[in-house]
Amino acid sequence: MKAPQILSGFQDLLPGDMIARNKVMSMIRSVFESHGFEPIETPSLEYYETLTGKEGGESEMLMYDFTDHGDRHVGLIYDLTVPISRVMATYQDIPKPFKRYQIQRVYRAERPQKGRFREFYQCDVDIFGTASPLSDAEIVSILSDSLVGMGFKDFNVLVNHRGVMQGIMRTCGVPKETLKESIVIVDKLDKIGPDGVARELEAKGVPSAGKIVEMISVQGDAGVVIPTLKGMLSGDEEAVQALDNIKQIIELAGAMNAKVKFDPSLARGQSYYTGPVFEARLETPKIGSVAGGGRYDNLIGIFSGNQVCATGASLGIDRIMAAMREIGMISDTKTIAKVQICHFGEGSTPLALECAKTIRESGVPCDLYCGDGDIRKQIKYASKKGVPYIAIIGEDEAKSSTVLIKNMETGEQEKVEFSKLGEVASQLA
RNA sequence: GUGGAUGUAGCUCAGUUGGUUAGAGCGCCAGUCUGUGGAACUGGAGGCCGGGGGUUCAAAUCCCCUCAUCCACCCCA
Repeated sequence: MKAPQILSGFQDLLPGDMIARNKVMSMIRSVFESHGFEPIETPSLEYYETLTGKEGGESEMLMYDFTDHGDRHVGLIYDLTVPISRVMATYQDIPKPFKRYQIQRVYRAERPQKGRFREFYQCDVDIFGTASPLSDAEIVSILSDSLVGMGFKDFNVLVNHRGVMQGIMRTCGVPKETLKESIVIVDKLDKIGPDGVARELEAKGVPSAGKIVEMISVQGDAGVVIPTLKGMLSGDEEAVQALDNIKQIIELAGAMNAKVKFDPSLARGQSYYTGPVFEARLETPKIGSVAGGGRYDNLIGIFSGNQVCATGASLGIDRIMAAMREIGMISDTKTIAKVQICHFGEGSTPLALECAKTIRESGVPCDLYCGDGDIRKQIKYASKKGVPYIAIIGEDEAKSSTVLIKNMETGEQEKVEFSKLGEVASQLA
């Protein structure tokens, strides 16, 4: 019998994977909720027309779509932004600003590659219904807090503004036709360096590539960098306003203790961003971008016709987990159980059941061995699963109302009176 | 969508210039050890050598096609 193969780009999450993932997700959740964001969930399947929205084009390429048994043309969600737009159009009485987070699987029919799947979790956090810089600052702050909450220390939340990027392009005389590609190139600054950017820009025939590189390479404290750029872009009203906006966001986020930094080279690919854009980058380990977002004031309204301002970000759970694994922030625990009860011999079952109950009541996850195997087999099983402690209950223990607690790592074992089991068990958690 | 690579056991891979019944390690199952795991030993299951076509007396091996997977680009989480 040949084992059926798994679809490319999809993955099995075995206990070890799920335990780590659940841990990361619950940390993220608790940060989000501590900031007052509400959880929501929406269907994985939507009408195809809903998902293509009014823009169509690009989204069709990466979407899984098919006809269901009722002959409806449906598609799997490929992000959480389109569904939330539908929700905002449907439930217009939701009090605004509306702060919600949503962690769900989404699907993209793209070619998979390292760290990128066709089915993956997306974790979105957004604020709807306000254009206040405070809302942008709150998103920046929550990205920062989330990473801190997960235990990262060396990272930055980078902030830029589309107005700044466009101002730079305008000032340098980049024509409209090459604007989009130029921005994509500029965004690669940290990957290919200033020379690389200049080279690629020149290859595209972009004028004054050197000047662009000079402007986007400005680094340092926002208090210095922003005035510098303001000087360079003084002729561009929109860019100057954008810089003021960034200044406010950075100050507000900074006041909330966010690790925030202005980076004029940050672009973010999504064309729907209308204002500030964000990106969280890990420096240690050097994984790069683990979250991205920005303000998108024109997207949410596509289903209702009313403009609904929005700002938010999306965390890449898989990349975050990869990073945590790399620097040993996640232990590779393969089991939830802290104790496994091994029982055998005459009259041991009733005591085993009592023990399981007691240990569970003391709040410790306890696995009662439920196969038939001798003591050796049961211990082997515990060992293989990586359960840290076992409780041995045989004939002798049953007679004397005791339990043998064994530490699987050290091999030490201790005889415990059943009456004291609860107390001892709670130490094992 | 573009470019590159690879398909042999559940997994990682050997398999010589084409030559009999295709191998190893790990894993899996069973057994030895009869109240103590990670070990050892013994035995066992498991492969149309990705699929199709061609060359040849003879193909896992050479040629063509196809499918699948992986990596990079594009784009993004």
